[in-house]
Amino acid sequence: MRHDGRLSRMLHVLLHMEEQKRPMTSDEIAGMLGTNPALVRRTLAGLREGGYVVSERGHGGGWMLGKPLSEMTLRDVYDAVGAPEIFALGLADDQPQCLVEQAVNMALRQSLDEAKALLLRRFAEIRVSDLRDDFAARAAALGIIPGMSCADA
Amino acid sequence: MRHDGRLSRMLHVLLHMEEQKRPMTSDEIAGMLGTNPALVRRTLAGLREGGYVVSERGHGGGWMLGKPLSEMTLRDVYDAVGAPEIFALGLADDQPQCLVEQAVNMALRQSLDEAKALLLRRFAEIRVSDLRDDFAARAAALGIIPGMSCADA
DNA sequence: CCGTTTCGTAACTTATCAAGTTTCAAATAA
DNA sequence: TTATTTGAAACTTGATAAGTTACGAAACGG
Repeated sequence: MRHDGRLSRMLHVLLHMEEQKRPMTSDEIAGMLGTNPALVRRTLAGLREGGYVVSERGHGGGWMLGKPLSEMTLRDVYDAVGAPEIFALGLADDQPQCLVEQAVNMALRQSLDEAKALLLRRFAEIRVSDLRDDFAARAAALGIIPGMSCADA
Repeated sequence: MRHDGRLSRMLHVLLHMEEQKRPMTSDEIAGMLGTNPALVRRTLAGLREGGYVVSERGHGGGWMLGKPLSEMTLRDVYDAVGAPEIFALGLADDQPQCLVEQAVNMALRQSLDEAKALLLRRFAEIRVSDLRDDFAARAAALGIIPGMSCADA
């Protein structure tokens, strides 16, 4: 099955965005993610609606944080990118009136719902700034000076 | 993302299989699932390897349980259908050497792993026969006589 | 033996949707 | 006005479970 990498990618972008004082263009970000600017704009649009980033058009424009990383949880970002389907496992719906299928789906749904609740609870506990802190700690342990660049733009 | 309905479907099949004394043909099962026999054979092949079902060729052949439903857990069936990918959420791997991406993925992976562990633990706790029992209880509550047919073949 | 049933399996097509792409209009600043 | 940059629509691509087609092999009945 195909994977949905929007949450992962947007977190990556947010962390890099924090270091930059100036706005980052969709082009720069696309280069960072190995993709193209239209996709970046499409995905960041969701974050803009939540106020997590702001965008400006024209010369000198681009994307900047709309609030501190300490005020966003992974859950917030997950919701902002459209709360994508979490599971690749699905329930059959071939025979909706079949009591057997209903029993199977009910049991599976219960387990899946528990797992989903746990996951979203964890996401809600983690601030995006925690990732930055973890990163900084690991970088320090490796003896790496700050400036956490990618194969940056 | 596409859903993987193999676990759900095979549980459905196993429960129906228990009621039948005679072998069920791939054709019958396909009719029950609203699909075709080749797909049924392909998917049941995994269950056969685990000994959960047995197949016989030729006239009067088909598929039958290889062991009682009380000796199979949802986890067993999940593994038997190939332990499909559980999550639709994926981790980016565009910049594997980027410490930021690593920090993001590490955090996401930890939460996903916890959720996966919980799910598989639940699956391991539920016997396939429990589903049949739940079903029977619900059917009784609804005043339905046994014989838990689908839009059966 | 022969014909029918049924599984075994390989090879191919389809459906789905995030990802990727192309393109142009609109807005902003120099 | 010209270059830059987002906004957004419309389209193609890629991955893969599902679905399909086809045929060989095995088992049984007559």
